Amino acid sequence: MTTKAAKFDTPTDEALALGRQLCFAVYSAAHAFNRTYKPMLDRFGLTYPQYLVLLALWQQDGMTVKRIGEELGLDSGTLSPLLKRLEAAGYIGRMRDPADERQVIVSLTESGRRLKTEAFTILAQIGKATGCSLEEIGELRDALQRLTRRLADNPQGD
Amino acid sequence: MTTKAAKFDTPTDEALALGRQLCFAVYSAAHAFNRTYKPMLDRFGLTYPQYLVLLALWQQDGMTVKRIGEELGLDSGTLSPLLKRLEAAGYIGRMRDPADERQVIVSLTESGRRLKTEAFTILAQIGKATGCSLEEIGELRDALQRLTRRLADNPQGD
DNA sequence: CAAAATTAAATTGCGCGCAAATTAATTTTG
DNA sequence: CAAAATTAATTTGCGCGCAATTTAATTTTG
Repeated sequence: MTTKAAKFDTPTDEALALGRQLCFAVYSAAHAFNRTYKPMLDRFGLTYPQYLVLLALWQQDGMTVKRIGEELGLDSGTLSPLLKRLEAAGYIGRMRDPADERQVIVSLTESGRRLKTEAFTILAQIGKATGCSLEEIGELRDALQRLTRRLADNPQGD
Repeated sequence: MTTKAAKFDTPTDEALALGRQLCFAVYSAAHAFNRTYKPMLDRFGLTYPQYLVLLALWQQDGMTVKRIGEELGLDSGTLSPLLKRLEAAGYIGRMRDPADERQVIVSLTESGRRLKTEAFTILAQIGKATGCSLEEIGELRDALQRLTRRLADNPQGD
């Protein structure tokens, strides 16, 4: 029906196919994770980014907004309203650092600390949903971390 | 200073560390891609999701909104306003399918088709920014596609 | 020490991303 | 064939995510 030469409209056209793009594979996987987490987090009235903040605080309570932002790669424009919602939900408290009133220190409430127990359950469910062995998960995660680092380091700008 | 047993507050505490989470690695990589694409797409007044729609249309012009949604994993609630903005920018046209007035057919304008040339340049820049070989990119992409499929297939719900 | 510069959060505005409700067209069925 | 069900797209509302601006506190410097 078509000749060999007519397979693609331009010589390298296939290179632009969605299925070939690493960025789209990452984009899709991020959405897939979000959708998998959603029903689990809905129970607790949490969104996925809010859950990430709690993960950070379970490791290290009492961080400033800036520090949390560095951990998650988010700025205060994203975190300020998100933290207010976490506070309204009763999982965290926020207070100005008396030693430097510019900073706001974020701390888990008793309710927020209690939630950590549930996180292990969620973790197990997610692990199961990925269908990956711990080894596979580790390798994929490390590869993505290397990729992220290289993309972030790139000074190419515009 | 600390005993062996006191290394972690609970036996499996380290499992919750952000750096250990595959989901967070994916989340961070998605943001890193977005930030890398942004200056390149800003030239053309495009956002990354808008660029994805164009990628889809360059492969197959004249799709319906629903079909585009299937390609990208997005619903009409996301696509409707996005497509209006692409239309306002002059890259696409939208018209009701005369054979089924429920459907809207999305087509590239001449300006939208012209943009395809630039996409090859962007692709090359991104490839460079990842610092990955074509082989590495392919492997990582395939691993992510398998992961996404398994997450999406999972019926676990709540 | 006071003015200028820097820093941390918060705020504003815009574009996703998704759930839920709405509108309009088509298909099913009774 | 008409009522009911289904389907496609739009709209509404909310929470990110980020750029840009604003506010307030601290640090630098002249």
